[in-house]
Amino acid sequence: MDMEIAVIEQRKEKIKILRERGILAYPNDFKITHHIKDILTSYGDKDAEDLERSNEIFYLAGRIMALRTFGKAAFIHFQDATGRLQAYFRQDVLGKEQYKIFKLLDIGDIIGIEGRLFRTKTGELTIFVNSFKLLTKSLRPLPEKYHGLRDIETRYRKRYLDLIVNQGVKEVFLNRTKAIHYIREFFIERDFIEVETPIMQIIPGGALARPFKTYHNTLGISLYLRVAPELYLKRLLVGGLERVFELSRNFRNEGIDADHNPEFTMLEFYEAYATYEDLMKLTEELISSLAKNLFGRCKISYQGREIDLTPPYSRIDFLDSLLNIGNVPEEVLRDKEKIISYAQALGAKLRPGEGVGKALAKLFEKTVEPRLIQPTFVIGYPIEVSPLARRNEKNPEIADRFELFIAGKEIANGFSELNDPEDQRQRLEAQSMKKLAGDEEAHPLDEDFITALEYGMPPAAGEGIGIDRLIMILTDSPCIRDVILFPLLRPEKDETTI
RNA sequence: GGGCCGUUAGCUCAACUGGUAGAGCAACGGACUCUUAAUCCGUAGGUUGGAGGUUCGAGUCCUCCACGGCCCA
Repeated sequence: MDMEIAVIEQRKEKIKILRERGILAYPNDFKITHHIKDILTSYGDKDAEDLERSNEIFYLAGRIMALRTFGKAAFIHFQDATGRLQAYFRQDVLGKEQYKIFKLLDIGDIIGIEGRLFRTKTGELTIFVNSFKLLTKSLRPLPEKYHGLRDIETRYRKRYLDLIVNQGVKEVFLNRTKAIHYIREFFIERDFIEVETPIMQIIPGGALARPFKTYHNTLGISLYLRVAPELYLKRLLVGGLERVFELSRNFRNEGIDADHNPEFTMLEFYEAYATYEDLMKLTEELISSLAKNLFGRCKISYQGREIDLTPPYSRIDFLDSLLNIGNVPEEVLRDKEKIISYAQALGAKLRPGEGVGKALAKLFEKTVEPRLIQPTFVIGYPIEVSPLARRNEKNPEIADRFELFIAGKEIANGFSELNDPEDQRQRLEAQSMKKLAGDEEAHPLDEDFITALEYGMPPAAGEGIGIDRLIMILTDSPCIRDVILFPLLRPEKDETTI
């Protein structure tokens, strides 16, 4: 700590010296003509003579990342949002006074540079500095140049340092941005309209999950952060918007692990007159074209395993998967009592009100899910765990629903929508009973939603895709916190200074 | 919630069974006009996450706490 304070003091002293020479530490009057990436793409393959001849002047700006000074000359590496470039400073070019000022610069400072390009003896494209300007003085020492910032906790807490210092982190988030942009385009092209529905909700529906609770002072009412936008998007189907999507944050009051952050990004979309079968096709198209758009191919590597996102994805029945992938004995699956005791024997805890459907879902999570490495649609989910999905016409015990798994993770959940208001009421009433029995994740009964259905919602199918998990797979990230810029962490000390 | 592991200089890491806390980078001073983990000489930098305890003596052993990681639930 003393060391850091000493550095800060030294640098403040440098600012003082600069001020005495009439130089500001934080000016904002430098305009750039190029980014480093422009330079690298336009001049990366030009040889020394070409560069000599062109003699073009460039104005660049960036943060000093490495500093190698000699008596009367110096090399630095500096980086901007787009890349990293070497710059060459010479006393005989800058003059003694300017060179003295250069010597007051530190790693971490942001500077503007004016100069022309050349190649060094070793062939590295370098900007020969004619003049420079300090743009921002950095007071704190950056993490080490070679090993970077390794400490996982610090990387999450001080993501700005992680972004400055660790190559690859920026790339993950740029890919995240590109993916989200692509997804928007994908749906807009298919005549879906993007909508925004309430994040603060009176009745938190649309998923089986515990919500965060908050309070509106003026209205004097409790509100919940949404666990899903589903019920509002379906109201829009009732309203005649036939294709809608929403891409934004959901909040679930549950534990944190490699695949869960309390706030996460979800894509939900609804299409009138489509079925869950249509959406499986659409999902294959979305994910495979997304991979192609980002990487130019459908085969990707995730944590050392090759994953092929080329359609079609395999489809497996829920119960078959328990039998054949999860190795659950057939006689267990035939007997409701045995299903429950078998699930409990495997360590699944069933809460009050949770029945066979939930036991099956937990069995699936334990025995099947981690084994679904290649993209796989699981279909034929029990009705009990699908209170908003359309009942299968041949088998009323199962829903017309699928979930998509990749790399052992649940990525998407879609179904033909239940639009029979009476069936919906009965199912939500059954959920309410569970809630009364103590199941905190049971779905609440939203009367206005039922009312909307009573006006008539067109037959439709809808789906949710977990964007963070999809990005994890696409960027080969082992943990959801690696694809969320500021993941939730417990405060270090008492950070609450409200 | 349970188990295991981690927390040492700004950063990355050392310190055998308890015996004076070290190195590299970064910093500071000096030399150096094509370096790139620049090099060379020198200097400074620590309440070993926090609080107790055992001991002549604790970074190291014990207890509790905080934060994080992994696994399980």
